[in-house]
Parts: sequence; structure tokens; C-alpha cells
Amino acid sequence: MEIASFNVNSIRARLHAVPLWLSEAKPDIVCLQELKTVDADFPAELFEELGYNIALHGQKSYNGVAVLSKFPFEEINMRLPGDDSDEQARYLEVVVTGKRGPVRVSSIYLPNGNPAPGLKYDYKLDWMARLRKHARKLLSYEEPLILCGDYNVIQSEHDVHDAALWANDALYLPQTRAAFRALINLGLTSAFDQIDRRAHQYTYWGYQGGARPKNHGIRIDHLLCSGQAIDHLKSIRIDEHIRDREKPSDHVPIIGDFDL
DNA sequence: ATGGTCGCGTAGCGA
Repeated sequence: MEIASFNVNSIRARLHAVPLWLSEAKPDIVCLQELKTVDADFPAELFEELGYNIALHGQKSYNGVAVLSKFPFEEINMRLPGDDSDEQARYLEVVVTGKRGPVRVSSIYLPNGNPAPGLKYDYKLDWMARLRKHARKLLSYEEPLILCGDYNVIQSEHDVHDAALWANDALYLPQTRAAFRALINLGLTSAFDQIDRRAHQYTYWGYQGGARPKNHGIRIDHLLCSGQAIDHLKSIRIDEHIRDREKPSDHVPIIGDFDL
């Protein structure tokens, strides 16, 4: 079972790029982030034609997450618990049945948090605390769990071209990285980090200043796995090449292959 | 260097 995470930066702006990549990579499950559209304007037929079931939590202009799956959904949860007043569509959790039984997969668009300090950074840290609490509950099920998404966290200096340029950014502040480690320390393993120990393997290059040709990227997209999932990880890759195509997202997909 | 990212939605914010 191949499971991918892809922040598309507007699904309507990616009507060519996303189906093209899907037709090549053929992942079984794809977690999408930053749809930037309401459900009614989501191009569902495009993905149904490629054989995917769709779980969708859209939002006007900002945010929006989805899961495309070749397996039928046994369960769909649209919200991250912990704040009923939170209107932002940043979390979508599904359960499918693999060959060994249930597999739980979440699509996560963690808040950016800039500028920091400020209300947006407070929201980011609060959201991370809520995610940690929810992940602790999901881990108690002792089943394959894969939390996919754009975490908007640069874990270390090895995940950025020049860490000094990010020193005061919400993606790299010590408090941000501590909150991410606290999530990992519940017992999650980053699929990429388990297999590929090379530094400077990026998943995002901004549109400005020739960041892609200069390889000034950051690695902020991850598949975080429970023990029951990581024990069945076969391989993982970043499809970096599609960043160089026509009208690309600023992120590229990360795809893990699990024997599940 | 006179410009220099995109996307949404049509000004200015978010990333």
C-alpha cells in the first residue's frame, strides 16, 4: 500500500499537475492539503475517473484537506478534537482496510504560525498541543497509524539550506521544534528519517528568488508512523522532479510504500 | 535593474 502526502497549494490551480502525477505514481492513498476551495468546487470527477474514493473537508480561499483512496473508507473524521470553535479545515482522518486489517491515515495541514510571536503563533502551538493529545489517543489503539501532512516545522539545520535565515521564523523557532519532538516522542517515527539519513532532502521550495534552481528548500512534509505502521515500511521517496514542471505547487509529494 | 512569487478574488492577505 503506497501512501502519499502532497500540499497542492490550490487544487483548482493544479488540475493538470495533480492528475498527471497520480497517473504516473499511482499511489493507493493520497493526503492532500491546501485545497483552497469549497467542497462544491472540488474537481471530484477528475479523481474518481482515476479510481479514487474521496474524503473531503474544503474551505473557501484558505486551508482545505482531502484524502483520495483506492480502498473504501470505513471511517471518516473531519475535525481535530480539542477546540469546537476552530473553523479552519486542517485535519481529516480516515480508516481503510488493508491486507492485515485497519489502517488509519490522517491528512494534516498544520498552521504556518507566522508572524511569531503573535496570535497566529499561539494558534499554531495550541494546534500542535491538540494534535499531540489526539495522536496519543490514536496510538492507544495499537494499530497502523500514518499521520501525513504539511507540518510547517523545520526539524533541524539538516532540513534547510541556511538555518540562520529561518532563525526567527515560526517554522524553526525552538518552541516549534520542541512541540514537534514532543509529538514524535509519543512513539511516532518519521518514515523518511527511518530510511533516508541524507541531509538536505527537501519537500518545499518557495516561488520567490529562484529558490528551486538554487535548491533553497525546506523539509516540512512528513509521514509520521505508529510502530505497527513503521514495522511494515518498505521504502519512501520524495518526488522532487515534479517541482520543475509547468505550474507546480511549491511543495512536492512524499510517498511511503507499506506492506499493509 | 526599470523588477523581483503565487493564489484567491479582484485589494490585500496568507504562505
